[in-house]
Amino acid sequence: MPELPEVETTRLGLMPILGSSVVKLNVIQPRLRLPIPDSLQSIVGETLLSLVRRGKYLLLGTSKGTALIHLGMSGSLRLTPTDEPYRKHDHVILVLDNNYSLRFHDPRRFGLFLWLEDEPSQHALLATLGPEPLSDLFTPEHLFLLSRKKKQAIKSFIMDGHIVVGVGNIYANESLFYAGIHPLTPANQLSLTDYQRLHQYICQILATAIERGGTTLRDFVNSKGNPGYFQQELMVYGREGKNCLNCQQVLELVRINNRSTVYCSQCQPTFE
DNA sequence: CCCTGAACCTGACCGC
DNA sequence: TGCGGTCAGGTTCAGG
Repeated sequence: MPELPEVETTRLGLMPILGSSVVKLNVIQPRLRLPIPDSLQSIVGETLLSLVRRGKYLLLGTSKGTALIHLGMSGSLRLTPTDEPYRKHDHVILVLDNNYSLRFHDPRRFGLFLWLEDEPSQHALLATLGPEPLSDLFTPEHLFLLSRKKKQAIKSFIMDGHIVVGVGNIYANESLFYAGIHPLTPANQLSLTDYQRLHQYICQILATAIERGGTTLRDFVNSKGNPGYFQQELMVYGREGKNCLNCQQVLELVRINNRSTVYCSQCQPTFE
C-alpha cells in the first residue's frame, strides 16, 4: 500500500517506540530487494532515538547506526505485543524492552531493511534523491528546469525519485488529472505555468492524503473550489471505463512504463 | 545520456 | 476445484 502518505502515517504511528531499546532481533527471511545484512545485529542493545522519513524510506536511528527501511509495494511496519504469534511474511522482528515488538511484514519482498553505520544521507540509495515534495526545495522552477531536455512522458518524469521523491502511481495519476495535463505529454513541452499548476496539486494532494492518514482523498476539494471535486474516492486511479467525475467522459486507460495510467481525454487534453 | 521494458516476489482475482 | 493469465501502491538496471 505504501505511497508517501502511508509511509508518513506509518512513521507517525511508530513514534511511541522512541526511547525504548531493542532486546532481540529476529530475521526470519533475509531475502528482500537487497539481503538483510548480518550487521543489523548491531541494533540489539541500542536505544531507538529517531525515526525520520526521506521520500518513502524510513530511517530508524540509534547511537551506533541507522536502520534504513523501505516498504516496497506490499510492506508494512507494525507494533504488536511481543507474545502475539508471527504472521506469514513477517520477515524482521525487533523485540523491544516494553513487551512490544516492531514487525516488518512484506509479502512481495520488494522492501528493504538495511543497517548503515555511516551518515545515512551519503548512502547510494539516498544521496541522489530529489527534494521532498513538501519542502521549500520543491518548486515549479525546479520541475521546469530539470524537464527542459526530457522528452519522456510527464507521468514518468514526476514519478522519478531523482526529480522529486514520493510521487507514486496513484498520486501521479491524480495530480495530472487535477492539473489538466495529459499523462503522455513530453515533459519538455510543458510551460512554467503548467508546472506551477502541477506543483500546486502534487503538494496539495500529498498534504491532504497525509492529513487523512492514508491513500483515500476523501472530501478533497481543489483550489478552485469546484464542487464536482467533492467526493468519496480517487478521481481517476482505478476508475478506467467509468465516467469522469468532472465531465462524465469515459476515463481512458494506458500503460506508461508498465504502470496503469488513467486519465480523462476531455479534462486532460492531448498535447500537440 | 536518455528512455523503455524487464526484473525482483507473492497473492488476489477472473475466465474457462 | 483447479489452472493459467493478469494485475498490484516501488525501484533498479540492462540494453536499445
